[in-house]
Amino acid sequence: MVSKTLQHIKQTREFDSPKQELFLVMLRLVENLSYDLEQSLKEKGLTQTQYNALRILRGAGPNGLPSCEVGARMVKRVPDVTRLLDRLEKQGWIERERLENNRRVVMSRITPKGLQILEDAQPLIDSFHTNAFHQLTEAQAAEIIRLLDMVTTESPMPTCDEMQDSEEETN
Amino acid sequence: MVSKTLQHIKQTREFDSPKQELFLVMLRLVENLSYDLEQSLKEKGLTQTQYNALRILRGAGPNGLPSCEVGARMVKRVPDVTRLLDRLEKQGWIERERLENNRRVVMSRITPKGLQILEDAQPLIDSFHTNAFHQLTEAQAAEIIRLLDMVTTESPMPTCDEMQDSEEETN
DNA sequence: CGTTCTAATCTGTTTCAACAATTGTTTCTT
DNA sequence: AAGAAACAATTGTTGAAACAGATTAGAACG
Repeated sequence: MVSKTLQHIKQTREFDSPKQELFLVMLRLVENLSYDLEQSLKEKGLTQTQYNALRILRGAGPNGLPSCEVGARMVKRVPDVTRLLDRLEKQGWIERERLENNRRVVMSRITPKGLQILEDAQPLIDSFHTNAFHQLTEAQAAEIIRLLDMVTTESPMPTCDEMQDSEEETN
Repeated sequence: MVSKTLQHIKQTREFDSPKQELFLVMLRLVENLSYDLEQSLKEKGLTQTQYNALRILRGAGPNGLPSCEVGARMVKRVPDVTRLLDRLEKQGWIERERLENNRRVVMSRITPKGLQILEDAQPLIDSFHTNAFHQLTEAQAAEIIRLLDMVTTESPMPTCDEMQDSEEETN
């Protein structure tokens, strides 16, 4: 079997195993979809990483989250949370404050301006999601999730003692 | 439904649609697997991008390929093929030569040293592939491929008039 | 032929990713 | 209570990603 997904990169030989092909198919698909999303978000001056961080902070509510906790919740591993938050703060999308009772941690909170940029980006996200996977039925999507859910990967994420937090929301 | 894959990023709320969740699950999984592969390849001084380019050039055979064709076959879009090939040449893994009959194109060929580094990396690749998706049966992997194959994305890759080439092989 | 257009590569520049090491703070241990 | 260990965040530095523009060569067309 050779998937259509791989034909345009001239990959036509047989694979040793379906699993090798699966990795390539997923890699290719995710790269393409991520590129589309990235291009969409760029209209609003957002990167995928920044968007992810803002979503996390919106979900965290008014208490905000410590930097390490933001890092731990990111979909993609980020080796430098500080400067990621720097950029968000520079845009006025978040604000930061060092905790009084534990001066090691810096809490980040999303600002009204940050909430606004997420609102502005929502139509782009919606249109992305209706485009991506539009060839699949919901049942098929659910079936893929069920199968992929068997694949557990221990994440390379940093651990972070979670402090208090209110709601959940991520990407 | 909330997949296990997403629980450790504190994503516990219900999704609007399975497709949104599917995107996140795939994104997360590919990021984790790519990270593992990247760490493995680092032992040999290779990046995933460089490895991909070398595989392409090995598959192309002794004639080599023009830069734009390498760019077109990459799994991930690369906006600067020139400097990617620069780095490979600097390591002695490829050699380049400007075509006589069309002095616009520069052909890149893999060198014996380049073939050797691919040989050296093979055990790492093998061990990666046996680890990744080891929880799935081959039939399940094939089923996911079949479903994902319905999702066609028009690639953001540059087009390149393919010249002669001998064999096929990619990542 | 000279002009214009397109193709393939290269170069310049800015920003971000990645890794290592450091600082400041708290906790543990005895 | 003092020293060691652990934690959270920051800083320094290097390399590569990303994008725009320039360069060079060939094709097309009158």
